[in-house]
Amino acid sequence: MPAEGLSRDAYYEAGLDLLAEGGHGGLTIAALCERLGVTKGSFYHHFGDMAEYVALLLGHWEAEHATRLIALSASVTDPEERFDLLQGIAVGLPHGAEAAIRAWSWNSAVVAAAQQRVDQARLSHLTEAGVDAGLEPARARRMAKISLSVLIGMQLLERPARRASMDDVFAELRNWVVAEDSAGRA
Amino acid sequence: MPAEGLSRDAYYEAGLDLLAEGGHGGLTIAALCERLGVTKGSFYHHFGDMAEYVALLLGHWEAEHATRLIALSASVTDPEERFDLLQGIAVGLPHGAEAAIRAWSWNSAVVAAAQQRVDQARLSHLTEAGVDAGLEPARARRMAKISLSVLIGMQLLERPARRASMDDVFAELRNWVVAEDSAGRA
DNA sequence: CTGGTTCCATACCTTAAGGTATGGAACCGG
DNA sequence: CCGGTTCCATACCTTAAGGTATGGAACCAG
Repeated sequence: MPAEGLSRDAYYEAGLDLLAEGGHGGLTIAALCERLGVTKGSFYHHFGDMAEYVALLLGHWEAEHATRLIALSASVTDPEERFDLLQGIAVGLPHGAEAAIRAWSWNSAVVAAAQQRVDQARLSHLTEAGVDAGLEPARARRMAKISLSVLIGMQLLERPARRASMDDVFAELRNWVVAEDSAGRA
Repeated sequence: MPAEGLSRDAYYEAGLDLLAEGGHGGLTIAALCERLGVTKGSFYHHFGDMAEYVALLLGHWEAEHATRLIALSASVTDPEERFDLLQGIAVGLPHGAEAAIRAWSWNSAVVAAAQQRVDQARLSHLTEAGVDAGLEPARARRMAKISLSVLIGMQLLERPARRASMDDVFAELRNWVVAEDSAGRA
């Protein structure tokens, strides 16, 4: 083992911080290095170029942050509990980088691809949850789209996201889903 | 009247086109001038600098595109008709610059301010519509947030926005609102 | 203590985008 | 036909950001 300097993970977390604070415009090599107390020599030692770093950063985000709660809620069958977890996806993310990445995806093809992978994973999971709860597949998919859209929309509608306001909206939505779910099973 | 060259409106419409195609990263002075068949000399003749142009562009967008359907639906009282109009806000916009501007607002304070003005106008109008339809104010506001969030979320969830898919989701949502509305009046 | 490797600083290059300065063509009023 | 204004082309400057080349300090293996 050689001398321990910075790890790649340090660059990932710093990158997510920068995204949360200044959007994708704030994510520059200079800003990264300044935050980590190093110069560009360090960055280009760990990564070939910016494109490679971005790809790895997105992979880190997908694995460590975006899909964690999805996997967590896979074992939950109660509709209300599931909605609490969905709520957690919205308000419990670290750094608030989620919304910044979504905005960024409008300007970058690779970011859009990563974002779409995450969205599709969440969408299929929500759909499956609805089906398990007794909804017919087509309706379950529409409901999943609505739920996910509300999550995304609330993230972008209020910045920073107000916890109380989000709780209100999600409570309203949950009541609806549960009611529809009961009607579907009746 | 002097010799007629380009108008400012031409720069605005070209700017919205560029936003729709390449996001805010595609909106550059060089791209604008290339699209209009002129050089930078023309741009700096009509506008002092980029910041001034952006401010005017946003004003043009607010006045000509964002708030038009809001004013239009102000006279409609039937909940279902109103939802059709809301749907029109989502899918009937020219250029698809709406979503690009929303993404852009994450990186620019002035854009965020303009976006927020539009959002607040839509939100208050939707809330008022719900109250007129018989909902209690607090619930009407939550419903308005949900509706607007779905609109925003669907815009960003599917790119380009698929008309059929959006219709499905909005139909589902409309049924819900109408049902809640009837329940509220019962 | 010597050679190699890791990790990073320094200095420089290149490109893209905003911005400026100036001149010229067209057009119009007088 | 003449002076002024409008409208824009050309050329150049400046800055910020990505990228490169090189050297040096620290550290470990042998």
